[in-house]
Amino acid sequence: MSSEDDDFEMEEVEVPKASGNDVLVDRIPTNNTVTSSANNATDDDDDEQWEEVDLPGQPTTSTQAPETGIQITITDKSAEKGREKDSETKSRRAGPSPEERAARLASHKIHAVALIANAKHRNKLLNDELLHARMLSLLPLHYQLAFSSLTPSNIPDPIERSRKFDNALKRLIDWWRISFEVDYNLKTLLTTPFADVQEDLKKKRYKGKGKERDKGEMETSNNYEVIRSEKSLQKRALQMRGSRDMSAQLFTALCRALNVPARLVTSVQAVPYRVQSQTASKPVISIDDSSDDPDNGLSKKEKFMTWQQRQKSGFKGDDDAFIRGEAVVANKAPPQIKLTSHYRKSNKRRTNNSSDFSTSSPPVFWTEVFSRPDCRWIVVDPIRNMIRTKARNMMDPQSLYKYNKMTYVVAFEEDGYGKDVTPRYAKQFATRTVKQRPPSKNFDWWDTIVRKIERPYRLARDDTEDAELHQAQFSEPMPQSMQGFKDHPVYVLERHLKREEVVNPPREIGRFKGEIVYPRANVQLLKTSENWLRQGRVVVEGAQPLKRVKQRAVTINKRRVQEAAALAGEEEIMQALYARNQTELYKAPPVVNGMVPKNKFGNVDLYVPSMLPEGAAHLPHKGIAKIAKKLGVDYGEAVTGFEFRQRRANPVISGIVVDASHKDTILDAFDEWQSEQAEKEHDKQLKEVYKQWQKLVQGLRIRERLKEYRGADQQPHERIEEDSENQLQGDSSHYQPGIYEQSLDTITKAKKALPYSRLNEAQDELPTPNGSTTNEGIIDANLEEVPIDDTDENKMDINVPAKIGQPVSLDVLIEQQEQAKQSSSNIRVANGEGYPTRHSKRAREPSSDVATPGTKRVTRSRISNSARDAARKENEEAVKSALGITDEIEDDDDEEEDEVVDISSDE
DNA sequence: TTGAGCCAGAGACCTTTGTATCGA
DNA sequence: CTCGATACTTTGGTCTCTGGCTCA
Repeated sequence: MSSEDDDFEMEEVEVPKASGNDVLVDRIPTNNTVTSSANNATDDDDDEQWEEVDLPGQPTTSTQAPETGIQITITDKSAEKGREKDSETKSRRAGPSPEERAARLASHKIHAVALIANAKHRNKLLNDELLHARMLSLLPLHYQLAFSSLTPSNIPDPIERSRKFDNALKRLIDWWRISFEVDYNLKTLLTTPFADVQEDLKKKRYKGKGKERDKGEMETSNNYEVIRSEKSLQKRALQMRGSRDMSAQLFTALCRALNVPARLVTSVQAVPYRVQSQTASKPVISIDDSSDDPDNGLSKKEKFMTWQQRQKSGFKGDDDAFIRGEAVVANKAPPQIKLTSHYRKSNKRRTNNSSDFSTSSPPVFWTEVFSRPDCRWIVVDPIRNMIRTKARNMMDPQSLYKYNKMTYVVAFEEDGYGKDVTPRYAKQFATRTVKQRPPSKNFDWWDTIVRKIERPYRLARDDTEDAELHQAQFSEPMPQSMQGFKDHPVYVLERHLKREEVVNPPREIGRFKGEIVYPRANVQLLKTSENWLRQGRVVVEGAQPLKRVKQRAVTINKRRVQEAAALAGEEEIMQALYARNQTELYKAPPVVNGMVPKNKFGNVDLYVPSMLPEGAAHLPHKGIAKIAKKLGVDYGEAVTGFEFRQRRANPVISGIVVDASHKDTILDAFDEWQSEQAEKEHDKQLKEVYKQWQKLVQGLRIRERLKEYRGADQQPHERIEEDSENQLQGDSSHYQPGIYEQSLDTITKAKKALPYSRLNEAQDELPTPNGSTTNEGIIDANLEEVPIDDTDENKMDINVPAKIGQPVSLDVLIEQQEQAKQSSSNIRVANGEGYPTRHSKRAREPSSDVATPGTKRVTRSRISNSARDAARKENEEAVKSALGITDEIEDDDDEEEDEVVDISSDE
């Protein structure tokens, strides 16, 4: 990945200025405009602008003051400056934002997984038979024979066999080192700082749109070793030339070709999720120093040349030095790293830092060869002429290698399964390496990844290796720094103990800077006696607290007590803490004579099931206390926890605790009560449904009538009378269920979808059962009088929506109405198969005549004078709520003369 | 160059038993 | 009259972690 980034950076140098401005715009999140000065700026100026604009969380300093660099402003430049300075100082103190933290973490994880997937895939390619064949064809025969002759039948003595295996391997490595030419111009998989990745991503996004794209890809392929298939590998194998990564990969393939089990091992170079401090902040100061640029411009060239020369001339030298066992790190120490520098700088810097990855430095890919005679894995790095059984110091890069960090090391075997072998290679696994990984609170992310790549079954050699790896973790020396002790899995210092932790027993196992080092295993977690009770445990009598801490006053009550104590001049209230082994299981007092023992609050503590008193039963149902009370059974409400509101702890009551003998009685009564409640609820809902439908239909009728009043300049009351008569007559005789439902549904939808002003148009388009009538009549005929049944007889088993705007089966409503009519022994004759009755004049009779006892009838207000006012009011509400009309049609619902006058006067 | 130590900011975590009012 | 639902208020203090910064 990093190498790809490099390529993009290389390309970026040549981007014309105009395009540079596009980038600038693209990179600025705050919609600011770019002044023309940016256009006139030199390349270096451009670079400087870029680096200070918007890398989130990237530390900046006041030396980046806008005088020279920032070209972005809207109106008030000084204000802009001030704002930026503020945010700079703020962000410097505050560190990265939560969003950036999350982004960093996600980037780290995704990158790590992607690199592992890449290694897994590459490992698979290394099994290619043709590749094996080609590599064997290059290898002189006697090397092959050296391995193939190592059979137990040929050499019975395992020690001798082991020795010969080692020798064969050494010779093979020698041959490889001489034969394979490592091309250091080809990039390898090193890590990249987060800020650089962000920059690269932005560049890439920009390039995707620009014309430079093709060129970018070209350059990528020039500098980056693109392996598309086995064939690419075969090609490299025949050339015996490639990157250092390729060397390790092909060597692994060669071992496999020789029938020697070999693993492809990789140190996963994921982008770090932490902000890299210090190194990140210091160079920034120098970046804006104008004297820095010419200097850099020179040194860039020089350093690059040096590197090339070194590469040409120095390869053998390095190699020889390593054969002699000399380290040649010194002259390859990376220069001051400027994480925040712009593209050209970072490019140059990285070019330099690729020297991090010279022959002397630890690789990112290497090989593990399984020695059958020894039954163990041997670490092999042919480039550095290295064969080891323990390779801690050889593979874990020194901290000065900024772009090679050992955090995860994964080894892939021939069968494609991987294994986490980090403990074998990390110099300070527990002290440092583990801490570089994302912290695992609830679940260990890395564990889940490892489980996904691991072999689902185990081989004998796995056990041996696991034991070795486990041992490696504990054979690690004691940390050499204070930080190292923090969160160390084996050691602990008293200063790092948490508030509720104590070392017990305090066995001293060493000293660090005068402080006693204790084993982490002896650290105990303490709790107050109250907290132990929440766990269902009580402190045994006479136990001495292992620690005392200041009491926390969270609730108002506690606070008051503390304040009172402070006023009285008493000492601070301390809380005693106890260890688990100072507690025992809480045993609640048993139930005696059906009486449940309660605490001082009159309820039963039941934080865990084990706290249930003997002979008692817990009935965790809401509302069951009422039943128990009715039955006269002694009970206590069960407190299962607390919730905190307004600085108060409120007990969470879940049901009751009763004598176990009463359990069934209470439960039966509770069931009965519940079904009663359900029925009540159902009835209530039904009522609501009818009410809503009533409102809707009435509202629609009124609307329709209103439309007619307004539409034609006629005597409105006459029209309506006639129309409704006709409609009622005609429609019910032509009722077609499907169409009716559809119509109603459509009205409902139309009402929802259209504002008041457009509703009339919409209704004109509604389908009608026959061309001459409107829907109003139909609906009215069916629904004008809807009985609401308070008795239990007419229950609907369907789930009727209680809100306007949801479709409902009209059939059901009709049926319901029908039943009501029949049960009322009225002369409303059902029209055959339960289809709607025709009711014309009868519907205008006072409702009291029609309604059965226990049945409420909601009617239109075209009724007796006495009922008129009430009905009128109700209809007004219905209209308003159903149609959202508030003013102009308030009095439209009646058909008496005075009402007509009202309307006409309104208009 | 590295790490200790301090500081600041931010987030996690701990805490662990009311009352007045209104409406059904 | 009783019972249940709801509003009230709005929030703290400490610990822990992270990162900046200085200094040895």
